[in-house]
Formats: sequence, structure tokens, C-alpha cells
Amino acid sequence: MFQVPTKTQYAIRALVHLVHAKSASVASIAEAEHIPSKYLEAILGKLKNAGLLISERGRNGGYRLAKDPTLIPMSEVVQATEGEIRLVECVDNAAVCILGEGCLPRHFWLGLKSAVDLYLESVTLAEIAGPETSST
Amino acid sequence: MFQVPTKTQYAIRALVHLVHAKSASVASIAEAEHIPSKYLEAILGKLKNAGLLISERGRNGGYRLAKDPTLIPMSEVVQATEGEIRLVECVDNAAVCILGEGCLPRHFWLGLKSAVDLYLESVTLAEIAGPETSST
DNA sequence: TATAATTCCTACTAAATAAGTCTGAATATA
DNA sequence: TATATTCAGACTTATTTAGTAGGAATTATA
Repeated sequence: MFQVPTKTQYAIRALVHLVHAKSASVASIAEAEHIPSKYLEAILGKLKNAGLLISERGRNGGYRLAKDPTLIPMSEVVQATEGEIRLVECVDNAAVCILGEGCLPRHFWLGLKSAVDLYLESVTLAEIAGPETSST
Repeated sequence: MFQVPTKTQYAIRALVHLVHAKSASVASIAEAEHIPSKYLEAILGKLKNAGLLISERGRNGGYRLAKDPTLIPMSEVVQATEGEIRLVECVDNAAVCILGEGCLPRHFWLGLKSAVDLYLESVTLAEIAGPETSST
């Protein structure tokens, strides 16, 4: 449980890269971060669809952040790569559980989900990227 | 990320059953909880090896809790079925990370792990099992 | 002592998910 | 037009999870 997929780790590395680089192509990020470039391509596509990145096609194209990293909670990043976190079926879909509201294990899982969500919402991409090294 | 394996959900259901039943065979738990009995067999074996259960072989044998459920934090249960939680390689094994202590993503993952661990340690099996229904 | 009910052990199969590749179209720039 | 790029989908491979099969070891009891 709770093995973080490399997909997500890659996504974070790429985003951190973009915080510092302003703009970069898939190939350049892949090389700098040692990520298979075709795989990264798909991951950045997801981040774009989630509204975290903006892309420019054609020559001199590439990706850049769609908003200030201080405004991007990590919960958004995780959600973008993996979709909604669903610990157990019954947590999101109470109808599945015969016991319904009275189900104690369900409360347990809800609590865990909320602990995770709260943490992910409390950290921003900017904090993970650290102090800007570039000028201005 | 964070899909809880059915293995662990089964383990919890079985443990809750044993909180109320005092003692039961694999077959009886499997039937009551609708869990494939051969699979459950393996799961209870793990819980036993982790020191959560005590077994009795032979006729009239079965499993019972090794200690009071108020003394069993859910962290122990999860650990028993899945082994140590390892979010990302570098979290447990700092040597893997080139950046070492200065690695901000690593701090992020450490924080997440600690949020999860704290929660799991804060809930006991007794709380999940709910009020005892049997007398005495 | 024979039998039945049980845990225990090891190997195997099947299903699901994650990781990664391939091919090529669409788009922009020089 | 040639080149560098994103975009889209199908495809392959690897890893993990879920579940099954068969039988050995142990124990109570008839």
C-alpha cells in the first residue's frame, strides 16, 4: 500500500524542473531528469489536460507552468497524474457498503483519506521546488 | 496511488470478526465474511507471524487474538499484511538520493509518510471493531 | 488406532495495474 | 520544404495483486 507510482514521481520532477526553467521541451526535461522521454510525453500531456501546464507546439515549442507554483497544491499534481484517490470502494460509494453509515472500518478509511488529502493540500509545488535560483 | 489492497481489507474484517468471536477457524471466518478461504488462510498466517494472532492446530483448532484489541494499533495490522510502507525508494534509503538531505521532494514524501503513520498509529483495532456485543 | 478437522507450506495460475515503446499525425518556425 | 516539436492511440512488457491447488503436519475424538 502507498507505493507512489514512478509516474507521479516523474511528474513532480518535471514540474520542479519547469519551476526553475520557465519553459522546456519534453526532450530537454527527459534528459535532465533521466526520464524516458516518450513516457514523460504522456505524463506532461496529463498535467496539461489538468490545467497545470501550457504547451506550445512546433519548433521552439515546449511546456511551461500554467500558474504560479505557490498556487499549485500537491493534491492537484497527484490528482492530475492518478485521478481521484480511492482508498477502498466503499469510501466514495457508500451504497456499496451494507452497513452504510454505521460501518466502522469505513470511518477508519475515511479518516486515512482525509489525513492524506489534508497533507497533500498543505504543500505547494513552490515549496518543493525550493528557492528560485534564477535572477529577477 | 493509495488503493488499499483487498488483502488488507480482508485482514481487517477477519480481525474484527475475531474481536467478537474470541476464537474461530479459517473456514468459519471465510464463510461469515465472504472471503475466499484459501486466500484467507495465507493472510491469517501472516498475521500470526506478525504476532497478532495465536493459532491452535488440529481438530477444534483455529485462531484467536494474541492480545487485547485496544493494544493493537492499525499500523501493526497494515504492517503485518504489507510489510513496511515504502512510499518511494529514497525515503527509507537516503543513500539512493543524490541530493541527500537537501532533497526537497524527499522531505515532501517523508511528510506524507509521517502523516499516514501517525494516523494509523492513532487508531486501534478495538475502535474499528466497535462495542463488544458478547457478555462478560 | 483410524478418522476428521484443522493449521501450515510451497508452488502455481490468473487478473489487474504500472511502465514503457512504437507509429505517425498535427503544428509551427526558419 | 525540412525540422523540431506536441499530440493521440494502440501496443508490449514487467510487476504486483488476487486467488487456487495439493498435500504434509498436527490434534481431538470416536
